Amino acid sequence: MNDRSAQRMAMLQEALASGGTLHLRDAAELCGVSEMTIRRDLSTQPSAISLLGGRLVMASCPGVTPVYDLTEQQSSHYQVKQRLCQRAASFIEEGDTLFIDCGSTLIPLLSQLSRFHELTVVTYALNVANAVAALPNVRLVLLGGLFYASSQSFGSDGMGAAIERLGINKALISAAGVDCERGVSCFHFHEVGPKQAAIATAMQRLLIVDASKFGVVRPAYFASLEDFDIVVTDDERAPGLLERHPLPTLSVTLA
Amino acid sequence: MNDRSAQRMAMLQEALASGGTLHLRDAAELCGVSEMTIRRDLSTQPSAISLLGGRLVMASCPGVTPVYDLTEQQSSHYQVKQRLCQRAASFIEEGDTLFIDCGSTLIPLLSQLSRFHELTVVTYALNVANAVAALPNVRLVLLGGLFYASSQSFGSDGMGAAIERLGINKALISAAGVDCERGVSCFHFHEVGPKQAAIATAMQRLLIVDASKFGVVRPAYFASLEDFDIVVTDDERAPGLLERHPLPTLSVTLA
DNA sequence: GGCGTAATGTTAAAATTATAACATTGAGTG
DNA sequence: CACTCAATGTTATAATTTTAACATTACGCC
Repeated sequence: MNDRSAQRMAMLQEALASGGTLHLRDAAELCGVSEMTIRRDLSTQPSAISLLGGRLVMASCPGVTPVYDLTEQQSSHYQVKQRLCQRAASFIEEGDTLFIDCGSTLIPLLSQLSRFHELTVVTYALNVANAVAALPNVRLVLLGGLFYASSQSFGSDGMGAAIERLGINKALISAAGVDCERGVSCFHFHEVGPKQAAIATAMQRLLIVDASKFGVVRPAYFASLEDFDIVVTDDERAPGLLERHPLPTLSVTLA
Repeated sequence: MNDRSAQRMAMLQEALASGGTLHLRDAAELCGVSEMTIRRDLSTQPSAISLLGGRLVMASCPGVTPVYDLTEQQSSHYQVKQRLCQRAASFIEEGDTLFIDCGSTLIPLLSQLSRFHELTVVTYALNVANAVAALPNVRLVLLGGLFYASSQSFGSDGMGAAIERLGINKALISAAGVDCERGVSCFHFHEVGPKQAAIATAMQRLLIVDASKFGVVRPAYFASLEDFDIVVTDDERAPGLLERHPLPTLSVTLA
């Protein structure tokens, strides 16, 4: 980790900032060093730039880890979330207006929306908006405001009211913590307004959480379990959930 | 362009939707075909997926052409825009609250914002928001609404009013057409409201346009040249501009 | 100035990926 | 049922990228 090395990385970072790729050959020329040096820089210094088949690429998309391998991802929590979302998607119907919550849980759901003819998605999360923007069949409504990087979402005073003015059919909510007695919680306070508004206005309310969230409490409560019509989760041992909330008041769906 | 081929592409698109890369080997296995077939699919069908050193990658970032080569880009209009933005950036000061217009013109500007200590960026464009979201030193305010894919931006009734409630320092506006007599125009009508509001409320108004826009008229007029304090452009022959608007009423800056 | 070390450059071999040519399969048609 | 053609698979070869080992340069220090 050299001083010049860092300088070169910064230079390349800037060159790649607006997206695209840069051939190792060109990168070397740009910095006035050999290709080997660029290689060493990249392998030595931790950065958002990675080398893919002789080309430098950067994940300029926020909320997305640089360039990771999907196969790795599938081994961690990704498969669980994908299963949850598959199940959650089965509740979606043609023409629905969906509220999609922020976080990473519901991201795999979005690619499944392409099989519908017409949908509307309402969200306040940048990563959700990005995924939906790529779908030509889905109308996207993004609720803006001040950006909170930690949750890749926006917050503003009037957001709750704005949500309630929309005709939201189904609210798909995720959470960072679910406690059967204390309720459902998330990390950030600015998420409380939109979540509650969506729950209040939607005709059907789904909570999508993987089993690791059960028994966990986070700083901001935003609902109790009874507020949801359907809970989609992946572990039948979700502690005490079925016993406390027998069907049909609360339908628990195991993905 | 086969039916099955399209199906495979959709499958891969889905797998890559949440970002990341997929090895050609894994993609072939996933689809149950040979690697060669995947290769052929990718080269035959137009899609957002591209093959980079044996790995499939997708530009999940909207507003960004799949995976293009920076060297190509630099040869076309990219260098011009980069120069324009460099010049435009010289007007930015520490602590500014900037309104950044939609379009591709101002994208190269955003990577230059990292050298400031503290800034606020107000925008209604998704691609701008994505670029800014990656900058830890810039506060981001996104004005939401219904998404218009063609301009990667949002539109809503109240947006103009919302903009005027913000303390915007400098408005950086781009345009699709500039005619010295008829005024400044853009393609989409939903852009008119935010642009006009930003011009109305900002303390300093910059128009950033490359020379190819001069003498061109687009469907939606939103301002006249006199509304701007500074015009940043790249061609001194920008027809009749200097003659009609001598300094200091309108300062024309050549990048 | 001579020495030592870190950074960089060069080269050759190994691994991987891309391309092209040809073989095989398989569904539709007369 | 044989024929045809498009789709897919296989193989060999070419091009490229990656890795490792070693040569060179540059800079600080005694």
